[in-house]
Amino acid sequence: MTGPVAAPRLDLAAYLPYRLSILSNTVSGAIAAIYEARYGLSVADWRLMAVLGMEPDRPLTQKALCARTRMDKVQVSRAVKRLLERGHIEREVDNGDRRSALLRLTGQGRAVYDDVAPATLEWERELLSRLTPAEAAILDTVVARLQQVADEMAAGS
Amino acid sequence: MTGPVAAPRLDLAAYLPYRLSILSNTVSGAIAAIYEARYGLSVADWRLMAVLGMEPDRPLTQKALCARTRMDKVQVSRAVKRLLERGHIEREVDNGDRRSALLRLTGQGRAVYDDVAPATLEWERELLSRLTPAEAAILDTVVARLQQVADEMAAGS
DNA sequence: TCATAATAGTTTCATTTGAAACTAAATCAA
DNA sequence: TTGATTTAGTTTCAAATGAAACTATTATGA
Repeated sequence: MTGPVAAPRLDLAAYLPYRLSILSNTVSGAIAAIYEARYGLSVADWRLMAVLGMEPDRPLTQKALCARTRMDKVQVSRAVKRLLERGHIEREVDNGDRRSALLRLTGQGRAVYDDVAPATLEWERELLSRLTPAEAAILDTVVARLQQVADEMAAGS
Repeated sequence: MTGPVAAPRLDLAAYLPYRLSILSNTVSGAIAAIYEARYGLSVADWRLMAVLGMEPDRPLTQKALCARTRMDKVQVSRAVKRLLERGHIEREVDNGDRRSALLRLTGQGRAVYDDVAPATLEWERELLSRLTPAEAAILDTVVARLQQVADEMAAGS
């Protein structure tokens, strides 16, 4: 009983990859405004701080930061440099491997983190509060599955 | 019967804005690979072509392209320059307003469009095929609602 | 052990980007 | 009219970015 399907046309406004891109930019931009305005942090800067702030007792190397943020080593190197200059993080040479150093938030960095992190979480909470719990749950599942599939497809499967 | 809610902690891997950003980058990157490899087009280039290809009989000004792609006028100006150089689009001064010109795909540009557009649509179709119809439908609704809310929140409501 | 390769992170250099200044045409107001 | 303002699009210049080369250290292997 299914009739002929309309030939698909490319309509940007309806095209999921485009819509995701716009949505992600809108959301990231709004949140970035919080920490840019308050502390002059870039997205890269804040990502490192977010990861370092998560487990205060586990200092991380730049390599570990690359893995957790999906940033490349040049971006990480530059963000680390900025954060060191501003006193938000500190570095201690890793005695096991003297090429790397372990990075952690300073007291000052933690104060920034403790100010910004709740604000970003509140933004997310507010955003999600406009969905029904069922929608939010499905969104969570679907984003996870899309990421998995997109990774496979990007890898060329 | 609901107990105390765990204090929210910022965990990037679970944080929706971050996940959206990674997902969007993965998807956009994979699709961009199609037209970059085949025709050396950037994301900005392709976005303009996608819009111009949609309604072949309605040539558009750069201003209209800005509105439809959410790109700013400098990005558009540069992409237009590249596309003109490569012969993918052509320009005709608008007699009604001689500051602007109307842009449309050339025959060659249309050939590129007709090659790339189906490939990008197929990518989207393949991605969505991994979701149940119900999930896909909710995704559609939820992305639309999130965009609306994010726009409001970004505007500062 | 000594030479080779691999790894962590940095620097360099060319390209891209963005904000602000600019040009040219159109609109408004007196 | 004509002078001031707005708008469409471009250019300029400084800052951000990315790829490749580089430094320093560690691992491998003959």
